[in-house]
Amino acid sequence: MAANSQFATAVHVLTILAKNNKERVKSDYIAGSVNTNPVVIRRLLSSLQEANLVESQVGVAGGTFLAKRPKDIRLSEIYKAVSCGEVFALHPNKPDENCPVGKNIAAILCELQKEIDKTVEEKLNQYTLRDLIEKIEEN
Amino acid sequence: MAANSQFATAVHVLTILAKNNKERVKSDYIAGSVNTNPVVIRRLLSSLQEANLVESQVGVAGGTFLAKRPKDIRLSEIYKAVSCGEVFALHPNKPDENCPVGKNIAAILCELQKEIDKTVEEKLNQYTLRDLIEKIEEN
DNA sequence: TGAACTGTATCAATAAATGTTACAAAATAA
DNA sequence: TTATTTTGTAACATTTATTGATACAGTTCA
Repeated sequence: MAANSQFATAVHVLTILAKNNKERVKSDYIAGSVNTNPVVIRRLLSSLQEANLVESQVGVAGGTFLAKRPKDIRLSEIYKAVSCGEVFALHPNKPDENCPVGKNIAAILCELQKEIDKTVEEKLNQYTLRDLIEKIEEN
Repeated sequence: MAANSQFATAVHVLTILAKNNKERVKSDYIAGSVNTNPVVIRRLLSSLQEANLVESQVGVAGGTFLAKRPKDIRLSEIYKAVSCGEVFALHPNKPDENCPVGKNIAAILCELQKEIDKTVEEKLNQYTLRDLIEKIEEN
């Protein structure tokens, strides 16, 4: 499949919204910057709205704007809003129950998976959207 | 696509090899425990062999065994041997160069991506295969 | 009332991963 | 030396996650 790039796209979209302050931005405009279809953007905005990161207005002169200030949006919130949150996947098939290893490995891997995911989340929690915007402006 | 479960499978496979000490284990047997096709296992073993984690012998009475002791195999080595090593993907399409955000976002995201990947690797470096095996035996 | 939006359902296209088949090459044992 | 067993790998099929596209109902506002 295509690799999941929703987190990267979400950061891009939120940065655009931040730059436009409290103005309503149209999905068409955002799609132009991201270079994709407006529906893809609206779908993503839907997830971000559910996480209370953005607000949208329908109708003429509608569009989307940030629901919080960039300094109050942590990257971990963005990550949680759009990802399934798993760094590596578990086996697609159930291991053989008759094998002593197969029988017990799944639980151990699941535990490890959670620990790694938590590590990523903690790291992303150290940055806010404002931190990223400042880096962009340094260029 | 199907989610990449190679790391989880690799850990499973290496645990089986560890349990069988220095005996040669056949891909058919491993495939039984993992519940997949032997060729999938041989393909994975090929990557692990390249990373010097296992050795294989072809022919009658052939099979695979660990190239190092479990306490000398760090989970980070396994991860590097089988993954592309990216927690989240960048945009599939190139952002619009005319947009001030689109123009600069890729570099920032790439930097962030590397930092997150490094965080995961460091965490996985804290554990050895033996640590996992001990956990399994506690059950 | 008409125009310009979002929201969302549905389907098509793409791409990555796994699963399968086939067979050459190697090792061993009889 | 021949038959057997096993790895290694190429080639292709299948599955599934993601993105992209089309269509249209529902809102808002002039």
